[in-house]
Amino acid sequence: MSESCIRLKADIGQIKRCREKLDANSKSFLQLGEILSLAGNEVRLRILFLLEEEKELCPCDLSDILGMTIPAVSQHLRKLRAGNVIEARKEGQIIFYSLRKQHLKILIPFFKIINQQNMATRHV
Amino acid sequence: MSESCIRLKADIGQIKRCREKLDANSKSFLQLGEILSLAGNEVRLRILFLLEEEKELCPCDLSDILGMTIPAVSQHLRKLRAGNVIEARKEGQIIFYSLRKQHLKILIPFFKIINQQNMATRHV
DNA sequence: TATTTATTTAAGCAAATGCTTAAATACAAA
DNA sequence: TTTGTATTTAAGCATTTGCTTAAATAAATA
Repeated sequence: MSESCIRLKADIGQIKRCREKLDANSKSFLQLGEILSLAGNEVRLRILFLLEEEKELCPCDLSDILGMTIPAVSQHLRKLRAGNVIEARKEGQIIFYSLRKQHLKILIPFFKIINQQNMATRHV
Repeated sequence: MSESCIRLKADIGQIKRCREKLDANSKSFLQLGEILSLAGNEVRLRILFLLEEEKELCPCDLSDILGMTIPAVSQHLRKLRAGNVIEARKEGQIIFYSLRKQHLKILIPFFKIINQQNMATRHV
């Protein structure tokens, strides 16, 4: 691992402190990393944004809006659901998806950024 | 595309409105999506967190702290740099990486969440 | 009951990701 | 100028990702 650089200058205390910080937060990195990787896909980011704006949408609507296949949308929804970011409500044969409260704290800043950037570019 | 579901119930107005919102924000989705996908990798999330805490670190330190190969670290740093999330400062043969101000607004909430969760789990 | 509609699941595949090892660069010091 | 140190780059490879198409479920309707 650390065979290829020797460093007389390395701050041993700093290294140790950093390792401890990572250890103490390992769970956070796992959880937050998962949500960010879910939101870090443009299609899924669009889906999340749309769910925030419209409260709930079905796979069919999303397929229409995003201009992509229903199975493609469905597979993104499955991932978001597995990550507890969205939830499903069944009404007859239609399934409505919506954002879960649980992780909304992380997502809301993203929506703010998106809307702010839109405001910023609108009056150029 | 939308061949497989017909929907008598579809709200045409809603579909149109959603498409327009996506169009208006297409640049945001691209830019934010890129940063989120960068931060959505556990190793890179750790690197970003460490840079926030320590101001600057070299690949060699990061390799030591993260317990991974220098080339592996270097390739993550390259991605972060290409995304304008971090910048490099050269001091002799050592290269110090640090967070760029430009995208800090997006990252800071992440660091807060990480630190808050640590606080929350500490007194259980 | 048979058929249509909305959705999911599965299999297949090309592209992207993230590591490994080895070679190349850049700077420092002997 | 030669040697050593820090870093990057490149090539190779296994895994993951995200689509496609086709088949399977589930509910509504004829």
